[in-house]
Order: sequence, then structure tokens, then C-alpha cells
Amino acid sequence: MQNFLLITKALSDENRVRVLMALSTRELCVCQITELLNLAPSTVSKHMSILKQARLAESEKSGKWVYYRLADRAPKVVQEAIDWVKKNLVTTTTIKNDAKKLKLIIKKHTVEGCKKQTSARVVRSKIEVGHVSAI
Amino acid sequence: MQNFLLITKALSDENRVRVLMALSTRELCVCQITELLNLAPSTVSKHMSILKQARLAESEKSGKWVYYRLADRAPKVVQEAIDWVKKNLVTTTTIKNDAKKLKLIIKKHTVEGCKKQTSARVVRSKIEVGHVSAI
DNA sequence: AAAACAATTCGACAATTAACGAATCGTAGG
DNA sequence: CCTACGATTCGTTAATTGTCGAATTGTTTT
Repeated sequence: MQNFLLITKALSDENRVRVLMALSTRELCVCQITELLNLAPSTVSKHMSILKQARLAESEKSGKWVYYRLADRAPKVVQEAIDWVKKNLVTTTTIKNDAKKLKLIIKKHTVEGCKKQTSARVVRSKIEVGHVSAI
Repeated sequence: MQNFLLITKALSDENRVRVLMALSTRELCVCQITELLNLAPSTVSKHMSILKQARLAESEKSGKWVYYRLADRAPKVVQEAIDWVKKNLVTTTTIKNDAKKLKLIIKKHTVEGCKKQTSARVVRSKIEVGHVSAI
């Protein structure tokens, strides 16, 4: 019951479901999510920890960055929740607008890095799915 | 998106999911739910209005009583949410304990009515699914 | 070594929400 | 009619939650 409520509570905030939908396209680092949602980094970090606790999202550190992605190999409850969310939100204007905005953000980050930095990791993430712990 | 969040917010409270699970067995009047959850009637009423707004539950007035039941013929999002909840909570101890307690409550109410009253409606609900607006 | 930067943690504050009791509405029975 | 009762609404309070900025941690770059 407690795990179940972790999931539903995580899904009961608009910003968090927007993140989940964004992650359904590809993995993202915190600064990209921050830019998408227009929130303070600390706020985004909190949201991500809630998604992680519910096991809806996973994270992986790579140098200075922390990349988040949708849960894989998570319990069935979680997977079904994710599928339900995806299925019912892909068509909404909010999510479609986010998708557009996200493309620009990713393009920008690919060129400039998170702010002014260029990272091989960011560039490479376009062509490979796997992750490396160090560049 | 707003409708979606009505659903997830409704599901993010333990008492409300307990009610949903109780309703998956049979329809219930507010006083029965109140007894199950051990909350003030006004609190239960609020919870039920939240479930109704999310379209997870429906209500029907019958004399002095208001009966709630799980949504039927609701949008697919809602149906899928209900199925997901049911599937993942039937085995939990909280819900199983509720089921036990509910049996006693129903038995009691069948004999004595909500408090001291006997209602034909309550007795009849055991054998018929349909509802009548007046006894 | 120092500076820059991404992310997290922490403390404070504002907004939301769960809970209750009192008051109200509607129905049923004396 | 009037009383009793189930349910809802309303106003209040307590608890929870979302948000931010400041401070901190860890990593990379200069």
C-alpha cells in the first residue's frame, strides 16, 4: 500500500508527469528538465527524488551531470502506471508543447552544453543508448 | 491534463483508495464508508466528492441514503485506472482487513439499518443490481 | 590550487489539502 | 408539523507539499 501511494502521489503533480512524459522520449539531465519546466534546480531535484522513490525514474551520474530516464525492469505496478500515463497524455497539448520545447533544448545543449560547456557525453547520447560512467 | 490530474490526485490518498477497493465489492452508502474508515461523515463526504469529480465513483440517492459505486461506462482512462488499482491492491493486508470489516458492517446494517433503522433498500441491494429512486 | 558548474540538501515560506465540528438541506417517520 | 437522521456545505485548524534561495558536495577545467 505504501509503495502504491508513492506512485500515485508522484503522479499527482503536473510538473512530475510532464517530466515523465519528457523522459519517455529520451533520457535527460537535470539542467534540461529545469529548463523545460522553468523551475529552480533545487525544485527539480526534489521532484526527481520523488519520482525515483516511486521507482518511476532511474538516475545515473555521468561526470558533473545526472541523467534521468524512465524506469526499466521496474515492478509491474510501476510499468503499468507508466504505460497508463503515456497512453493517456501523449495527445494532450501540454505534452505536445513540451515535446517541441524539448527538441530546442536538446539541440541547444548539444551545441553549447548545459550552459557554456560542451560535453562529449551529451553529444554522444544521440547515437547510443548505453551509458558510460566516465568520459 | 486537468482531468488526468483529477484522477491521480484522487488516487493519492490512502482513505480514498480504500473506499474504491471497498466499492469494488459492492455499492455502499456514506454511513457504511464512514464506519469503515472511522472518519467524520463530513470528511467522507468530501472524499467522495473528490472521487466523483475524478469520475472514479458514481452516486445515487435513495431516500435518506446516498449510495456510491465504482464508475461504470466511464472514460477509458478512468476504467484503466480502476483496473490498475484493483489489480495491485487486492492482495494487500490493508484491503483484506477492510474486506473483513466490511462484511461485519454490512451484516450489521442489513439487520439494524444505518444506525437503528431498517431499510428495504439495504436488504434488497443484496439481490438486485438495479436501483430504484423510491422505495 | 582555485574557479566554475551541475546537482543536492537544508531551512523558510506560501499554497494546498485533510480533518473536524457546526450549521444546513432533504427525506422519513412519529 | 415536528423530530430524527443521513448527507452535504462551510469555516477553521493542522498537516502536507511545492517552491525558492543559500549553503554544500562533487566534478571538471583553468
